[in-house]
Amino acid sequence: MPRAIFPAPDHDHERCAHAAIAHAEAHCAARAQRLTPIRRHVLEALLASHSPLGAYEIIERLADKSGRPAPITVYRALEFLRDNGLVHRIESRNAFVACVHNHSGDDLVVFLICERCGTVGEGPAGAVAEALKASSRAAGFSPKSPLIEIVGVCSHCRQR
Amino acid sequence: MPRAIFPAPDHDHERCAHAAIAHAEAHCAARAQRLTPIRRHVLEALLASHSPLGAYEIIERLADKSGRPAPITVYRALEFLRDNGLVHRIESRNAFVACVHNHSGDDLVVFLICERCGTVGEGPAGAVAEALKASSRAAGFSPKSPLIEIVGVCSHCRQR
DNA sequence: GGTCTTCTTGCTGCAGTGCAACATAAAAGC
DNA sequence: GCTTTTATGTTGCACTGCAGCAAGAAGACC
Repeated sequence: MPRAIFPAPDHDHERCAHAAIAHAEAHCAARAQRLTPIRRHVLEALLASHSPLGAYEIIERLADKSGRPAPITVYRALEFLRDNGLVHRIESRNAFVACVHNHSGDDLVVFLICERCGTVGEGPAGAVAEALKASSRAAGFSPKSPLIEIVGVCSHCRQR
Repeated sequence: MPRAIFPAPDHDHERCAHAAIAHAEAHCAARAQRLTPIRRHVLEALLASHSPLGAYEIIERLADKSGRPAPITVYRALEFLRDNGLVHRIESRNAFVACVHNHSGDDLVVFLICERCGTVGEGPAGAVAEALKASSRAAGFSPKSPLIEIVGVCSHCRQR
């Protein structure tokens, strides 16, 4: 697992979010997928922070823009974004975060969830993934999509 | 991760379940905790298989015994059982499984979820856990309770 | 342009999840 | 017995997530 998984609270988030949007546009264009206004709005809402948002929180934040969307609308947008690897679901919280790492779809990702500030860091877990796959295969199990979520305290919160 | 994580479909489940109940009784007695009828019923419902059950499925299965319990009743029993390490929650499914490994509370556990038969295998993940902790600490993160759930195909289902 | 197909969104409704707040009953401690 | 703690029952509600159908928008093709 590499260095700067965890976004510093004072990082240039403006740029960070714009880069993610740009990446999403490019990604969708390349696949002939449509990044419609609703989908973009949902992604933007998630990109407003690195904390996971519940579906109904997203609805809340979109309520201003173009009228309050129905839950199903947001869920469909989320489904699209997840299918395209632009958004991840944090299972242990029933919530979603924007992906800012443009990793390839199949990579195992580890989510580090700070219990204080709520920020979610995301990083590849190469060695861990391999160990995990190897040992689960040893148990006769064919792993498909490992899910790893760790709750703890991030470096920035610990310094206080 | 060790050998027989995954319960064979033809294992002596009767004995398996009884052992778990006996362990639960001993465990509660040792801690002066009360394994009340409701709690026991919930545990028994979960022990009826190695597949996770949703809270409302549990309600369904308890409906006969002593009248249909209210959701909150089941949730409270589940909370008790989880606090005592007798039941685990499968986050990715919003469901619960009985623990049959009487491991100590803090051990990292890996859940192997078979997408065909639904059985959940559970095993300690010593090496993986250490790798995970080490590398997340390297990212400045103080991990508390890693959660690992892997969907795949179990050895018994693959043989078909 | 017109038509057809496909994709997206809107709408209604509903089942499952999870718990707060308060009232009551049961067990444990003295 | 009485008090305190602990467990259960009841009501109610907010959140999660999606099915099924209808309407609209975008692309493809002639």
